[in-house]
Amino acid sequence: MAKGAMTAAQLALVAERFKVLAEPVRLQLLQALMAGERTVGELVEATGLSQANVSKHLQLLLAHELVARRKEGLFAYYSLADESVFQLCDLVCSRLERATRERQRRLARG
Amino acid sequence: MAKGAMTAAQLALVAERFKVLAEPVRLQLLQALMAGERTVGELVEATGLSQANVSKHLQLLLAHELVARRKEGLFAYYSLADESVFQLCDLVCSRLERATRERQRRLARG
DNA sequence: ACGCTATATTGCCATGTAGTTGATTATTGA
DNA sequence: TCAATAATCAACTACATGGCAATATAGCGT
Repeated sequence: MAKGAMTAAQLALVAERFKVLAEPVRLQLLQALMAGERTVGELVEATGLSQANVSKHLQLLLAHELVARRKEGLFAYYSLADESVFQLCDLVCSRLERATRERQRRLARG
Repeated sequence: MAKGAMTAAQLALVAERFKVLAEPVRLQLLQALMAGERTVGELVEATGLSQANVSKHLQLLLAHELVARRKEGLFAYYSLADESVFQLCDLVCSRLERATRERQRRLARG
């Protein structure tokens, strides 16, 4: 990665990737896949979302190569295709936790 | 970070953070601040965006504590308040580059 | 061929938000 | 106090997209 400036095109690509991840439902699906590959039906059951909704989100994740698809008979098995997603989540999560801690500390002091 | 499952609330927070970053203009503003604090006017000039537009995006970044604000006379000086953003961008960027490389290699082979 | 099941797709509606324009609030200097 | 500049706010339009309902597609068994 260039330490200096990213081009507008690069920024657009990065923003696009962030946008894919900026949806709780999609994060939920990715998380559900952490345990291994799952069929659409299993993901529907795991998340409580409608089948059409799950399918649509999976299409988007697939288009961005965040998941992979394997068809077998009637079933479509989805699996993770990009482990880096969880590094991103961890980074955000730990940063949010730190912010919360500091907010509380500030509150405690006055 | 918990290795296991994140709660729905945690996922929502993480998704919200991603959403803030899922806008090229905001990434551009953050990048412009890498060199040091800047006034709104300077950011307007650096980005070519309208002043109102820049100001609105800065408000959002400020609300999410990605930037800090210092008022001095007529000017409002904005600066970075969360360096982790660039770690996120770097992760995404390197992942995208790798994907592009692999795509090209696949294309070359057939 | 037919029905049955799993998945995908399409059309629609509601919501969210980026961007513009115009008004409004500070702050400085004359 | 008045004018000029910097920044924010408010109202609006245009567009993208999440979710639902209904329909379509595809593979299996009979």
